[in-house]
Amino acid sequence: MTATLKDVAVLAGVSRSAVSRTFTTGASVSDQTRRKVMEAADALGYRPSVFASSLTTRRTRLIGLVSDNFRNPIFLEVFDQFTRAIQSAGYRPLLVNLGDAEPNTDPVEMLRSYSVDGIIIASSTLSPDLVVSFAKSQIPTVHTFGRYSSAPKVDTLAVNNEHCGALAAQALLDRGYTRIAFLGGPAAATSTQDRQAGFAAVAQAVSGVETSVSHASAYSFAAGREEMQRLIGADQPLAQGYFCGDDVLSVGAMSALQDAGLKVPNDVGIVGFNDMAMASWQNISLTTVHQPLEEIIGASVERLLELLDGQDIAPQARLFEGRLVERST
Amino acid sequence: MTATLKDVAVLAGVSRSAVSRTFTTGASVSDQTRRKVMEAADALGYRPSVFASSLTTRRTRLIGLVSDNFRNPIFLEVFDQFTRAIQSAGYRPLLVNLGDAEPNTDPVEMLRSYSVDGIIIASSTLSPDLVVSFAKSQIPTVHTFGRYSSAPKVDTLAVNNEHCGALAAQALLDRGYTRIAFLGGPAAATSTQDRQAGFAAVAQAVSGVETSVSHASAYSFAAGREEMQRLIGADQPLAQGYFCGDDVLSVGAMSALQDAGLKVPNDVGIVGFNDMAMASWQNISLTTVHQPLEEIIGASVERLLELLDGQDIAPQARLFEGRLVERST
DNA sequence: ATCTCGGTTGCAACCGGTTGCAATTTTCTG
DNA sequence: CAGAAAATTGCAACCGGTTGCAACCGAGAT
Repeated sequence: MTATLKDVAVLAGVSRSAVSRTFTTGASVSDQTRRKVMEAADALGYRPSVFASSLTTRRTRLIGLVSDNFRNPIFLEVFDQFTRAIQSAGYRPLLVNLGDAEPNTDPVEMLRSYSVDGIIIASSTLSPDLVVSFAKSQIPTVHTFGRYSSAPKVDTLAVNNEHCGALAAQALLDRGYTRIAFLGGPAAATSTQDRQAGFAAVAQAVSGVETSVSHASAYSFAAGREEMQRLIGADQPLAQGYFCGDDVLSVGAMSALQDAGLKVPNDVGIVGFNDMAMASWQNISLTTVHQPLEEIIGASVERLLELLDGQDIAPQARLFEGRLVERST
Repeated sequence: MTATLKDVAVLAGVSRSAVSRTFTTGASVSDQTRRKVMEAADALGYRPSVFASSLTTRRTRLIGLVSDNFRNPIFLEVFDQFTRAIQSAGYRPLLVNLGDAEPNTDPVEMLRSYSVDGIIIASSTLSPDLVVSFAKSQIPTVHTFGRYSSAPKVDTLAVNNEHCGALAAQALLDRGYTRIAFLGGPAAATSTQDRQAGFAAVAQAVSGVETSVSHASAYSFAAGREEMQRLIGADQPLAQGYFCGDDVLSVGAMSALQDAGLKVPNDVGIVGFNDMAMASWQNISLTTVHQPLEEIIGASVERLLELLDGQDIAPQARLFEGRLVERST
């Protein structure tokens, strides 16, 4: 159907090499043949096939963008920014949704068979085993939102979760609260563990402060609401302020508090995490820890590009600083 | 680097064809050679390259998933469902973010050069010209959320926007309101035009009902809030009930009303559109027109698959029925 | 007029697979 | 057990490009 290099060559009256070279920047072609080739190509609507050329060049300019989080609104921002960054670097994102009922196909193998040049894992909830299996694929891989390690197996970029936890604890303490709590996401998520650690460290450093901890079953509105309902119904009195491990958790918790007739922040204070777009909506106006998403994502793509041409660079981990955004909760 | 078919053939002591055939379902290979091949393949970690084979099979099992909407939370649900549906059909989504500052590369040409088997356009705000240029690409294309036409140029699947508008109008009338209004998205969006038409038709059919119309500049919280603020500040009195062309618009409008000291639904009623996940959050609890997203997306992918093997099927347009979800606004 | 030299060009092999065809082996029939 | 049909196998050509190499070209140097 579609015109091939050969067709163009015939029409232009030149060799196939000549055509190939006109479409390869930096190749040696005279202006004259280039012009002839271009004319023929236009006439036929010719487009070089990326995959045919990838066979010899060994580059598809495809990047596997892997995630298991398609529920949390922050991830729409994540996908938006990743796809833009990838595209403007001249690459294309092959999106892989791991939250799939298709566990029979190994995502790593799948990406290998598509010859992606690189892989970006965008998730803080993925099992480390899976991440390692990506790393072992021989394909340059970057793990965004992964856990920091001084000797990482994979390049990792993330916000400094511990510091963010500390920030949140401090914010609650600054309000004069003496009973504060951490309401995390799934206990298995490394991001939750680290935020909790930072939170606890600050809280325990000041005497006379009681802290408690609980976990929602997922990073979701429903889970946050449920957990807060449980806390409300429990024997223990509520804390004066909660640091929720995610903005949607916060909104869920606030919904439960509201239903119980409790006012935020008068009765209970809430600090969220992420600063998703919705957090700034005036009728939500969530106080939250801002994660420098754009910076993290930009750096992730940049790092992956480095990995793509440089070879055998040792994996490194980078941490970015969050900051508190005070709003009304 | 990675093992190729030839390597496997050598190790297994068979011809390259034999290896190829073991990895092609339905090809004729004896159990014995299949076993030998599999062993060798496992030993070498061999994976057939999709692109090498696509050269002869002319199938990449890649589907271009094109959108320009990476801001509206409903689209996270859209991407989630599309990627799952595409994946479970054995295809892979190549995501194209049109909201890109990279207008130099024609997305159609780009998808051609990646030899995608098919294209899904997921947008109700794309210019018809662009949609047509996709259709002319010779690549099977489906336009989800596009405008219905009795003689479509591209396969189109969407909710029946007119009917949804009618539903919303009826819901407001049923409350006894006599001054109702349509607060649409961008006036240029076909989805808004159709919802408005259906809304107006119902409203005008009953005498003594005043209707008015205005448009937000985008399908976004900020735009909805701004437009509602404008309406509040205008000379005209507010309507008793508003049908907003999108849930995020509704939430924005509600935020403006709340700031003005107006209660929803006591002072002003709101009906949204889409029934995004957030609409059911208890502290939002938006009355809205539910769009059968899963059904539409499932049908879109199914239709594209039909287009992929069947040839020269005439484009058709399909409409799906929305339904009103009464909640608290 | 001859020699050099840098730029341009085509040939042919190769990238990693698939597939029609003919040869070979296996299985089935009578 | 012979003969025929069916299943399996390898050869070689091809898919749409790229690229090393050698041949070629024209212009400037000698």
